[in-house]
Amino acid sequence: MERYNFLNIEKKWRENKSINAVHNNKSEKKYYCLEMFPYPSGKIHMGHVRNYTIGDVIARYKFLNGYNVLHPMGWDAFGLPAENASRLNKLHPRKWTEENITVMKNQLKLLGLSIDWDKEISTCDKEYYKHQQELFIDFYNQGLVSRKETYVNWDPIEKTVLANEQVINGKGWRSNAIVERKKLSQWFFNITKFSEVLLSDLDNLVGWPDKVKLMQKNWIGKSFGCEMNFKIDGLEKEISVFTTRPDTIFGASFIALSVDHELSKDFLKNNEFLQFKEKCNKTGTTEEALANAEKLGYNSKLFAIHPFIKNKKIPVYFANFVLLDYGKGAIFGCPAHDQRDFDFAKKYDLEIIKVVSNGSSKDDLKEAYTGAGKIINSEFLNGLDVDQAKDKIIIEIEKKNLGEKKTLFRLKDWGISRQRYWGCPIPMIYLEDGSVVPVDKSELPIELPEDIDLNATGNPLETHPTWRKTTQKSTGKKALRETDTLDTFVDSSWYFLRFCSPKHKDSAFDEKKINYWMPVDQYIGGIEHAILHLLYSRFFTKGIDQCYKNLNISEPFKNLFTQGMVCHESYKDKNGNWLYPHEVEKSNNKFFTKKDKSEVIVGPPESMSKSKKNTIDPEVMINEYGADAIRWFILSDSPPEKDIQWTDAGVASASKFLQKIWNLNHLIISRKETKNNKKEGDKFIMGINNYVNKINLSIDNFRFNVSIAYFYEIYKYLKDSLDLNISNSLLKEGLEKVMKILVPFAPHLAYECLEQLKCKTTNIWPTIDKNNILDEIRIAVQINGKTRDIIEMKKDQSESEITKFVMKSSKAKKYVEGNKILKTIFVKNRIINYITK
RNA sequence: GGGCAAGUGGCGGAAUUGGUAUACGCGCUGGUCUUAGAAACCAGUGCCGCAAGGCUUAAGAGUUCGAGUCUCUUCUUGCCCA
Repeated sequence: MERYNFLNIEKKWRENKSINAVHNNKSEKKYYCLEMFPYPSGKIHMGHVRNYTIGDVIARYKFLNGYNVLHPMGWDAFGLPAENASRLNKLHPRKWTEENITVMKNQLKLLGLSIDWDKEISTCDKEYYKHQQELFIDFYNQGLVSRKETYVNWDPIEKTVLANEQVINGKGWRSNAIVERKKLSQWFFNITKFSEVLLSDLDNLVGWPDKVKLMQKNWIGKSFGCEMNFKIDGLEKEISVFTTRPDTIFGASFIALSVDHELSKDFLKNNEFLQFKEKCNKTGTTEEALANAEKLGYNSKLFAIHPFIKNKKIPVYFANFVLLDYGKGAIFGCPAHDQRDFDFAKKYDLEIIKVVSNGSSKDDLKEAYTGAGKIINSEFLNGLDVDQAKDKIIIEIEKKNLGEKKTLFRLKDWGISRQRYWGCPIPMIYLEDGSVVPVDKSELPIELPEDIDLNATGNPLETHPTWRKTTQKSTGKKALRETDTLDTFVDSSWYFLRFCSPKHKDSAFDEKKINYWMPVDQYIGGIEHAILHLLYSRFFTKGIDQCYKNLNISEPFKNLFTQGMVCHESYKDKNGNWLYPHEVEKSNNKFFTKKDKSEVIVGPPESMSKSKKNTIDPEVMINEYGADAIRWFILSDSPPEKDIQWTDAGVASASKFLQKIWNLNHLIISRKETKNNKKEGDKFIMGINNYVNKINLSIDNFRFNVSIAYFYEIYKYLKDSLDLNISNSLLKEGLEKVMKILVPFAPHLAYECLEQLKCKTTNIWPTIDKNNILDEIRIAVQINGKTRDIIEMKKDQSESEITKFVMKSSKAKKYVEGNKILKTIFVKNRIINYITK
């Protein structure tokens, strides 16, 4: 007998298209299985292997069960790394990206994935981004796009805008210059128009993990509060503040304004203020940076009049921790019950008045008290709980016309302008009269120029000699193009729609196809996209639904699965340099370098990353063990939602087991026909059916590690059956069922075995009669809740039959003898429990 | 600081959702085969105990005939938000 030659056999089945394209069932039942498409960074990594293997199991399983399956793949191909690589290698971003796609596509094919490559798309392809520009204009016409001034991270040396990840410890990643905040006019999607529905529709997503829904809910961050106005002493102006804690109004001891607040205009000639403002601009833009920064203020010398306490005036400050885009850019500070206000008050020696009782009689606080309690020191609010006080004070505020109740969302509009070359151009033009309008749709796509120099400073689209210059089609007026490109999150916010009709020319998609395929039945990807990508995709789906009257879509992903990461130990030599796993060897439970045999320091398993060199190259592994073994291992060792640790021993054992299956298949095929004992034969088939049922359940529940464990049991079961009086043709019948359910996990091996078994119905999942499942049951016999014996019985035996058996021939008998049975608890097919005295 | 998960052998993990705790794999131990090693195959493997038996799901309490699973307290770890 030959050893299983995975190289030849995997190649053979890889080239068999009828096996690998799972899309062509002529069925009414559709199933859209989608994994998050990759960024073409160079090579696939183990995270991809895990993601796409999980997806492939589902896609194949549904196909074999008769569904019409859509299982496409594409490339999230715009993005910053292409520009960086291009600067290093003098390779055009397009060229670099296309080369990476070629490499990665071949690697994915090695894995034996049932992907319909005819539907491949790439977001940097003008046939894709043309339609994205159309959608942008559609959104613009629907009022879902706006232009606003916001702050960006500005690198003063590179003279460029930096992405958040390019700011390291407040400095530019290349120039090392201190990053400044600079105001730029930018494009936004008005995602906040959908805040309410994005929040409430989460309740309909029953197929999403609660964890992800909760993260989205917190991100959208709906809160109630109120807006209220403070009069300024001696001025005709008012300050409108927003607060979620109106109940603490009697503890207000100052007003804090953003440096960009309207009132700041009166201070623009004041040098001290300008210096303060500049200082504020040097603290980062993230909420976290603001929270951690030292609280700084500039005293305006103005006083606001407290609306509820007679003759009380409180100072007005400009402060670095108040942002213009949150609420109104103004707050009242209640130091006793907000930590930031507390820090600020301590620094500037402001009053700290307790208005919520923390149970302690002492008046001085070491930190702000933000918990629940009864209201004190607050006139008509005294004695109320926080929530009651909120309701009451808002009524008072509205009665006195000081302000009104407001719902506030934490969610902000989505800034989509990027000052980058390698992205989708925004199809807007600037006319000489200052107006900004969309280009005519007939001019799309607005293509990226190819002749650019990424080593020059500034944005290549802006510095390009001719690209900007254009005319408005309808009027012939001179115009300049927008030089910002779209955030790459836009590209991935609708690709799942394009997959439904990837070659459709006239518009972004064929509406009939969308109505057939959408929503995605199963979406699979990493938890790191739990918030932004998924939220943006939900927004886009709702936006598109609003633009296209014939469409009926509201949520993109019916079921969501987030898989865990692939981890590996990390290794360092004695000098502290990271080492790749293939540079070290194990001996006596210690690790040494292969080079000079010096001892290696082993770090704990962590997510694979290039910087720590704890990566394993999937292609190397596939060449060594075969794709089936890699798939097998990555499914077997941990539940798919948890992190998995890559181990050599694990892959080796996967490979050995597949070899055993091959051997067993060969053994059964080459055996002579034997006589069949009907009783044993029937029982054998029932046992196989039992396992088919278990595999069905474990796949349905995404318990692939459990599926794999069952295959080990099935192997043992088949092997033990060889010694029974079961005819070989019946064994083959059972084996055939096993090979069919093996297909989603190890497709190459399973199809080869099925071919050798001369199976005629390869692509049909075995159906099982629920009445034809093994009916021998093990029942636990308990005395006073302690298990004393386990008895094998036929299914569905009654309490009295079991008791008869127990009292006659069970080990448990002796625990009952001489005692009275007071009560019996009986659960059919599971347990019988005698309560004795 | 707030929110959410999770904690089961030497390790990865299973447990039909309140009903046989430790499936399956790795590792380890012994054996068969072999000149030897590897591979393969067979057997064993939670802890205490010669055994009968007792104990065991981070720790402690509670509900229950029965708790890994439910409730409370504590500890630890991870993730998200700040």
